[in-house]
Amino acid sequence: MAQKIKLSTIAESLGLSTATISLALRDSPLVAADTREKIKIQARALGYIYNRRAASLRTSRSGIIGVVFHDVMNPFYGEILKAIESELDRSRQTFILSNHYDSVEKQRTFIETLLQLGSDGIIMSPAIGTPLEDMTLAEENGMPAILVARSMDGVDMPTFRGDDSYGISLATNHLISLGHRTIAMVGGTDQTSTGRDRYQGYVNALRKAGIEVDPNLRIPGARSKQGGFEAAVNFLSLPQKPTAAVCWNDLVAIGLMNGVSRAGFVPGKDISVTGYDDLEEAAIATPALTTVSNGQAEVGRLAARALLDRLAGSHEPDGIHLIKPEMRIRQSTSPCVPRT
Amino acid sequence: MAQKIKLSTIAESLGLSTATISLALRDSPLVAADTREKIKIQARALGYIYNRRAASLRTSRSGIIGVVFHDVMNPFYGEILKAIESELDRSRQTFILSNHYDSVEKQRTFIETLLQLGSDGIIMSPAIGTPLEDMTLAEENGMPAILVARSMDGVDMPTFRGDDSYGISLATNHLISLGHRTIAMVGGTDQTSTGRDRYQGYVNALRKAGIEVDPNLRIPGARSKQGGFEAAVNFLSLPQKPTAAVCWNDLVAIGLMNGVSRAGFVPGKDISVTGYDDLEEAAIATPALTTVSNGQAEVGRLAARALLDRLAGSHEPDGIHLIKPEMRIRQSTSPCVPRT
DNA sequence: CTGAAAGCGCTTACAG
DNA sequence: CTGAAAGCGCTTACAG
Repeated sequence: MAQKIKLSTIAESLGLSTATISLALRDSPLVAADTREKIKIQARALGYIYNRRAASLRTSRSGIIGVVFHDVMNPFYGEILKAIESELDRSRQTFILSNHYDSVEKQRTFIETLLQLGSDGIIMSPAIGTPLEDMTLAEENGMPAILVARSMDGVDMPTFRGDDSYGISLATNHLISLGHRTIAMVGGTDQTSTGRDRYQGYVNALRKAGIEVDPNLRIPGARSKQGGFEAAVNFLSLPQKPTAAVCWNDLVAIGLMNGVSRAGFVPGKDISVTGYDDLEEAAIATPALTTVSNGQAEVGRLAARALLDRLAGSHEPDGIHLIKPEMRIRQSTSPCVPRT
Repeated sequence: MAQKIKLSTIAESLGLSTATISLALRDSPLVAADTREKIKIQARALGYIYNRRAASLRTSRSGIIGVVFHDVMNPFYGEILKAIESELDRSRQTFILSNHYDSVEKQRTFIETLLQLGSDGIIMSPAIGTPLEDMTLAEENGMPAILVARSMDGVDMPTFRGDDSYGISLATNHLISLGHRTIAMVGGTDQTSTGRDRYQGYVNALRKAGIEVDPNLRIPGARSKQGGFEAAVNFLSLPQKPTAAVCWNDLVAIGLMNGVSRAGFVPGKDISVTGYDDLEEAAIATPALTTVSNGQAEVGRLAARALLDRLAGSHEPDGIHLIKPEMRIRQSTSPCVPRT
């Protein structure tokens, strides 16, 4: 590699000062148009690379946004990330990603790294068990935070997520309208707001329909395809013989469908299954999955937008912004057939 | 937020110099052990946050590694990323991720951003059509590059990927040994080394077995579940009535299985299907997918290791490092049954 | 074992 | 419209 080109290199080669070069490269009207043009040409010719660290040290703006989720390999977060990515791209912000895998330490290490790098803000879906001081660590050090997908009690930072309780009631009501009465709830955990809200929504929908709620019909825990697949055994051996399952998310639903079909049942006919999230693959699962859209693209877009607006000075009101879910009826649900 | 704590704040509060503080916080033996201890306690008490930008401006090491792939939502890249992540984690390096979606411009913008941020290195799976000068842009500016998954002709940077030609021949031979003679190849593109090598491996295996190669049995293009799903129609309408499909990857295979089962065929019985990559979900697909392990974890780990070693000064030899694939036989393949 | 001073490459008042 | 100078917060020779 050749010798490092910096502002002063360009300045000397043109007989100008670094101040002028700096302003010109950032299109400042303070510099005459033709001087600006000449400078830009020279910068390109010399292969100048802007040193963001130096600039950021001076301006205390880094152009970096941190994003921390449970796990991007989960397409639910992947779809949110994609929306964030495209929103940040057009504002020429770079994002730094970390999975926390629900480890509070990994999450804190990441927040500290972001602070060290002078990150301009953070978008996070907090790990299970995150203490309040970790939530405020960012803000207290001048780094605005936005929450997505999960909310936390006692925290009033701006939060964007779906209306879980309402969404799951849509799925439950759909099954009830098909004649199902023994409906299991599969997957999810009470340790997240999402898990609690969805279970509550399911319970409420059953009650409203006058169906007795049997807590043994809840098979909690599963959050992945693998988890749903393994839950099939428990589901099929329930003495109440449920004819339908409301699943915590699409991954669990797809895993469950695979599991019950291994056992010789036909999902969508013998057993009705609903998912949650409407992932891209829900539509091409076999059978195509009846599910609830959860607005991942919307969540990501709005969260990124809110953060960028805040960085630009406008202060969006805090609090939870709920995105309205919608039912997507496909082939994995059908009128109730009693199990034999 | 309180007033910014910096080295000089700590120095003044203890009546020491910033040099001593700086050394102590980095555990230098040049500072007396008890002074070091006292300094660390004070730093924590004051809530000191290390300013990496300032340090990096001085040392020209940033602790940042760039990673650019086609798309992390593809679990193949997701699994590689996960291995890179855990390898970088233990060296306390932060990674910055970007998807290029096979857009050469998006990839170049990202490389330039990394250079501006002073990234220490880059791990990339180059976009289709990447020009040579983009490949060398990083190295010429002092940022070492490592390739994964895809190699590029005429580029002798260190590259880590599976032995595609050998791997696909394992799958093809497996089908041949089950009595299949009319075997289609579904998915992939000639625009990547992976696509070319896998098609070539399939052709070679057929030839070696004395089976005539029919170019019309190739249905190229698909690279996702959606793609495989859509390819099912073409596959089923081939006049040669293939009894088996060698798929370009697991996603295509799973999509294809969904597609053929929508059409009333039973994958794994009527139609044998092989995948490639052995993604986590291959084992829980229905039927469980026969596939070829492609060593994503190994690829990611070795690539990260190689980059870290290079940053530490040792110069790993350039050139392609091939990871040996292995056959994983499951339920999606069975002895040939002629199609009616 | 500790300190004074220079410098990494920018940007930003301030002068002119 | 352009320049001289200070300073962002570190680290690193160099002195003592």
